[in-house]
Amino acid sequence: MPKRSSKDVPGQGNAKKPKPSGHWAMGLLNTMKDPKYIVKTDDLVTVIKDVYPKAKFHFLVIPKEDISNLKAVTSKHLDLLKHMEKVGGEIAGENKGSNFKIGYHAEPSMIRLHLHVISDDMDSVCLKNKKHWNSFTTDFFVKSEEVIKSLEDNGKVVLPSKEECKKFMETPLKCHKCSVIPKNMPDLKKHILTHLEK
DNA sequence: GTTCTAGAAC
DNA sequence: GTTCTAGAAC
Repeated sequence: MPKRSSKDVPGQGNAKKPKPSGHWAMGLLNTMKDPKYIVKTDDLVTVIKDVYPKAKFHFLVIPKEDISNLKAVTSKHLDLLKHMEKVGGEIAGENKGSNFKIGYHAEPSMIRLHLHVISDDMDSVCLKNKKHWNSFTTDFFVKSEEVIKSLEDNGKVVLPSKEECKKFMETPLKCHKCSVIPKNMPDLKKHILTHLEK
């Protein structure tokens, strides 16, 4: 039996309703139109800077086609996903001196498929809590190449379950570059500075 | 996604 | 008393 949510509206069957355009989950669609954040575009994608970057460099490659998330991705999108990864690799290549990770969040908060292209320093004032950290340093972060492989092998994108995602987010803090276990977020943020190039 | 803040942790 | 985390936001 499905759990009843406080958002359920009696007598309306609780069909999926589109979110109002002012809702925070629609934020990416607005940012895509803001020249201040647009890095580049082509026929298929828009590349923007993340409004709240979680590292020194943090870009998002977003398809112009209205694809809400990975669950809506099918084999017909294979070429698009390959193109997104290629564009992401190009953006990364334009910022030599940093190593990049290119992938998707298993359970994104924002509407519209978006590929993260993020430098691995994780040094940013916007990275504030455990959820931020674990969303990029555990398997909650699914590499683009794995998403593409999954689509090729299975005809759809196989993702971690809701329970697995919850476990990823509850993973104790750990440095992504060494074996250090920080005691809390401020400690972790200080520690990662020791891995920066001098 | 972020902001705010109560109460836990120190 | 201050720092830090984690859950609500109508």
